[in-house]
Amino acid sequence: MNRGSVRAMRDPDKPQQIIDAAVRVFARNGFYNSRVSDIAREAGIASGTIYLYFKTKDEILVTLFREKMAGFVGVLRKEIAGEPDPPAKLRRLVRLHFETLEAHPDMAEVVQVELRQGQKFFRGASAHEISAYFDLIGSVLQEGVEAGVFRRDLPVKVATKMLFGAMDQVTTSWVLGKRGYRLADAAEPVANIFLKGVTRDGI
Amino acid sequence: MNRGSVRAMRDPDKPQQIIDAAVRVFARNGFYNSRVSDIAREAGIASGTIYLYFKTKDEILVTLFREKMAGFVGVLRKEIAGEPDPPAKLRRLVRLHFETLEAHPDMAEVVQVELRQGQKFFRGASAHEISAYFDLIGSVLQEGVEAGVFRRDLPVKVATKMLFGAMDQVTTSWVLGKRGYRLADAAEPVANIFLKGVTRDGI
Amino acid sequence: MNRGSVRAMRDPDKPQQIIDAAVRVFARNGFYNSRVSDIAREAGIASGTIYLYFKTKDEILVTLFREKMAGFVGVLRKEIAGEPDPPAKLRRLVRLHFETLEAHPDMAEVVQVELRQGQKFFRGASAHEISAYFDLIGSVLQEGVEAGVFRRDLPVKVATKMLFGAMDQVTTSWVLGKRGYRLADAAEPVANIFLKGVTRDGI
Amino acid sequence: MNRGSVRAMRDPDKPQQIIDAAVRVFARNGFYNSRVSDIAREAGIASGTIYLYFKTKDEILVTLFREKMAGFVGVLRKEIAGEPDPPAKLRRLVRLHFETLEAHPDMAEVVQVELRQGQKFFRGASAHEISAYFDLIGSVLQEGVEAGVFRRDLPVKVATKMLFGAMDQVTTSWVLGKRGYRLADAAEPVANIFLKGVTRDGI
DNA sequence: CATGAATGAGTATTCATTCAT
DNA sequence: GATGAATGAATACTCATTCAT
Repeated sequence: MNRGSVRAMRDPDKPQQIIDAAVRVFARNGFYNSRVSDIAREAGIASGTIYLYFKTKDEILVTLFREKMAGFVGVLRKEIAGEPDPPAKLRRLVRLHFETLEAHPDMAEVVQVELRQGQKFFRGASAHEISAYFDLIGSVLQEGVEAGVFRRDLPVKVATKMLFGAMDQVTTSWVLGKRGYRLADAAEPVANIFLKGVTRDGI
Repeated sequence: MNRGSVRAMRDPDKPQQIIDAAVRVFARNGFYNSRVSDIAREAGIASGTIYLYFKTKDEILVTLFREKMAGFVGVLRKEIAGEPDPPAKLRRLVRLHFETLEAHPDMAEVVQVELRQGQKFFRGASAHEISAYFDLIGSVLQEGVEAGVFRRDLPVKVATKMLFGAMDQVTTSWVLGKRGYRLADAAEPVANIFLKGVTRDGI
Repeated sequence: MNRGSVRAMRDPDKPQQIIDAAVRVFARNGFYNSRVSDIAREAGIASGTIYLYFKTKDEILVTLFREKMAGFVGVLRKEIAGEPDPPAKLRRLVRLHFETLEAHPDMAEVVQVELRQGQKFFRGASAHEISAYFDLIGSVLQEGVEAGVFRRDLPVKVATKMLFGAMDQVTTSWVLGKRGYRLADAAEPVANIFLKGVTRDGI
Repeated sequence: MNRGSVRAMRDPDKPQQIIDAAVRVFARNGFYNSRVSDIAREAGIASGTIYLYFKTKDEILVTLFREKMAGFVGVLRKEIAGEPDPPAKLRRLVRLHFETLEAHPDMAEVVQVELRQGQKFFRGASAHEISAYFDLIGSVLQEGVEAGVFRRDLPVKVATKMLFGAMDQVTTSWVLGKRGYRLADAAEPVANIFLKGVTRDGI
């Protein structure tokens, strides 16, 4: 009698399997050049089955991004909480950003290259998850400003975008360069330059 | 000015008209959600006419990007040459980057959002134009290192990517935020933070 | 029974239904003036379904021809085997040729008129099936020569082409003449003239 | 004379140039796989010029066929008139048929393979020219019957089609076999077999 | 729930034909 | 007349989505 809003989802692993398959397929071919049937084959299920869990192909990408991004930001937030001061937090954040994407190159491909698929995704659906990451960075910067360790007049919003953009581009180059070196090695230089850029003079 | 695939070209303005129309259409709908007939209508010509000047729809985007990017980098290169020292060059470059994209918001839409459409563009066709921009930034940084104004041990490549990514992200946010403020206003803060980050201590 | 390009084939009747529909459509409009959607409508299926069973429109025609021709030659071969001597075999072959095409006028239209569509078919794909028919006729003639019933110096290859051409043209005229008489009635005169032409003097 | 309402035809050679170019182009690619622009290029004129002389692409083919066929039949008619008796006329006709097509292989390609392009041509437009050839053959056969040299009960119509079909197929095989031998060598065997087949017993 | 055959809307590209020069 | 750039109708093929089994 009770079916709630869930139509049917006997197997709670299926959606995850589908998303994981989709990450791999999108990383290989891009979103617009991937077929739903490709994802199904990669997941080892029938293509019709996908539609028991996702309403459209777009929804797969949006869900995928939300989930991955939420998990990513969640981990970062928890990890940097243990750091003693804003600079340390930022260093840890940068390092984790690179380490995580290096450990999950498929994910990096998708985030870096594919999630730019036009307004459809950056605007709208995934805006919330992106801004959560921006908020995380921004709050650390703000904390540093208030603690007097970062420039008092630091334009926090701009600086936030700068750091995100800097990490993003370093990762993109790494992805496009076929990952021929250790991405994590970029963590220290990136953190150094950025921190030097935002730190209050005299410190 | 290489246009190998063109069979005939009585009207030398047509390709430009088509590209300009394509910029507007792609900015509105994205590449994959734009039809060739949309571009034709925007350009005020028949869709078949497009194929007198471009072999495929893809070629329109690639050509568009190459042309715009080459012009962009060319202007930047010339402008910053007149500046006295690397920091001034960098400030000018950042300012021009933002001013140019602010003056051509359709172009910004395309460059920021649409041209990231997967491997097709960053890899392959447009790689050369992108790297020309990276080379320009990198050469200024290198010059500054050699002049002793930037950190002697500055990792130039990483710093190059950081600056590009920072500007890119600030622009993207501006585009996605529906351009509700002056992008050029971001030039000074971005330049300040970055320059502070790379400048040799004690200067 | 080779159908390499088929991805799925739950319904083993579909390809046959499609071919049968194609015969009717091609007979009406010709190959180049028939749309794939016409075939689909005639077969009572969606046009996309055709592509589950055939890779291209061309493949439909080639498959159609191969199948029909192979069946045709197979029947002829079996039937004439029961005849006592080469002349009787030839008479039977001529009669069956006409009777079969008269019973399947759509097929006759396609074979006589459409399958001549240039190099694509006579050369290439269907060459093997055509030559099987030529081989059948040629072997009967050769047998007759060796049995002394046909001219010792009979140019078998030329005679083979002549008989095929003669039957073919009689059938074509019948098809183009909108089939206003019994094609099978032509069997005896054709066989008589040809046999008289190849039979050894003094018999 | 074939364009009653001649709008303008300053250059009376143009139509012929176009037809000659069309023969070569159709022979190479087939009618449906030839572009009007191909014919124009082959003729060394602009494609628009073709439409000053022909209303449609189809009309080129129809005109081409009519002209070539009329010339062909005209020559045959004149040549065989000089022969003393029906068998000699037939031998001469067969020989000329093969010699002419061997001397004009492009024409042979077109007539043999391309003019079968469906009902459009055999029915309708070119029917008259074809039947002129049939009439020529038929009249010789009829003459022979009346002269008592051919079988008194010879089914002239069927025999006519048989001879045409036989010559046609021998030529087709030669064309498809890439013309690796002398077509004219087939004249004597073909004439021998056919004449033996239709000649009155006892002669 | 799962399947995958069937559906049919959607689109890049071609090319016969036109017409301004 | 001649040109050939421009036109836009026409169509094979793809693939997200559905639904009978």
